[in-house]
Amino acid sequence: MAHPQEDTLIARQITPTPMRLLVLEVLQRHPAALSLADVELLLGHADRITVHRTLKTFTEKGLVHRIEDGSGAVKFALCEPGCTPEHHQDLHAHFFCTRCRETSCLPTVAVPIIALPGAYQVQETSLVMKGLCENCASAG
Amino acid sequence: MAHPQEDTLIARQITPTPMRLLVLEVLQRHPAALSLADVELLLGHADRITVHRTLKTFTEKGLVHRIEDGSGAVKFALCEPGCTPEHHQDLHAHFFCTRCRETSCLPTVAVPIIALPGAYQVQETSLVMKGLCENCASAG
DNA sequence: CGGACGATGCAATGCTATTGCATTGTTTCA
DNA sequence: TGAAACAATGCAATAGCATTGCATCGTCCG
Repeated sequence: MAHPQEDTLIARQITPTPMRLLVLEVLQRHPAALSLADVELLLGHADRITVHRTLKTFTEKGLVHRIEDGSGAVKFALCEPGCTPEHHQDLHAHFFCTRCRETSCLPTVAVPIIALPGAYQVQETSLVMKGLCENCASAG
Repeated sequence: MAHPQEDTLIARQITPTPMRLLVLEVLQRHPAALSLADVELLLGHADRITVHRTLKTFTEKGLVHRIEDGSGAVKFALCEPGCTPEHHQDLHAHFFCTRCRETSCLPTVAVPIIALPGAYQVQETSLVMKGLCENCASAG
């Protein structure tokens, strides 16, 4: 098969299209989480709205997850194979570098499971750390 | 003294003004974290920009802290007495209710201190949980 | 062939945050 | 007292991201 990514999409019940394959490729190629504008740029000059809807579809199908890192723009990163839209496996923390403004996944840092008092019903927990990433910290 | 809030402002090196006293009062009266629009509404019809700058000043002086709960709008809540702009004491988690869209502080839930591998330098950690708050959970 | 459906792309809009600039109000000092 | 100096306020305008409406295109299927 020319495009191994097709299987990835089909496995998530996402109809493969050229656009979607391109977006998926970009996400796979970049370790850091990407914003809508990032993807748009990396794709050359794809239509912003189409990319937006592509990422929305990916999110709804459990292929990527949204990260709100406080930079103002939502970032997206690929999920692990076992994730579903409702239940994300291996919920990990994220790191936002205040210098280069890159957001990276910290797969080794699990989000703690915290019991809340009373009738609270927790659906999702996000743990975002801010500071200097390895590159920027060593660059001074 | 007619306005006990004045002392609070002065202790933070914030010049007391009627506007600032009003904003402080609103923040003190409401347990949940408030967005800019919330404060604007609760104040009657104060100028949005002035409220924005008031909250910015409060944040810089360590009187309130910003909470990015993923709702799209930044929320603000009062700090504990010991907080400074650089070092917030008692860093606690926050809870965002997906039903009533209210964000509340969880003073009893401390943000875990996590050691990161390599050269990472952590400046700030935020822990936001989403789900149903006590009101909405019991309301079905 | 032709309808149905999904994907795409342009245009337009909404919402939040933010800056510029003029005005007001208050403090300070001669 | 009066005027300069400074901070706070408020209106207007702008920027940036997200989102919706609608028309078009392409493909799948009867």
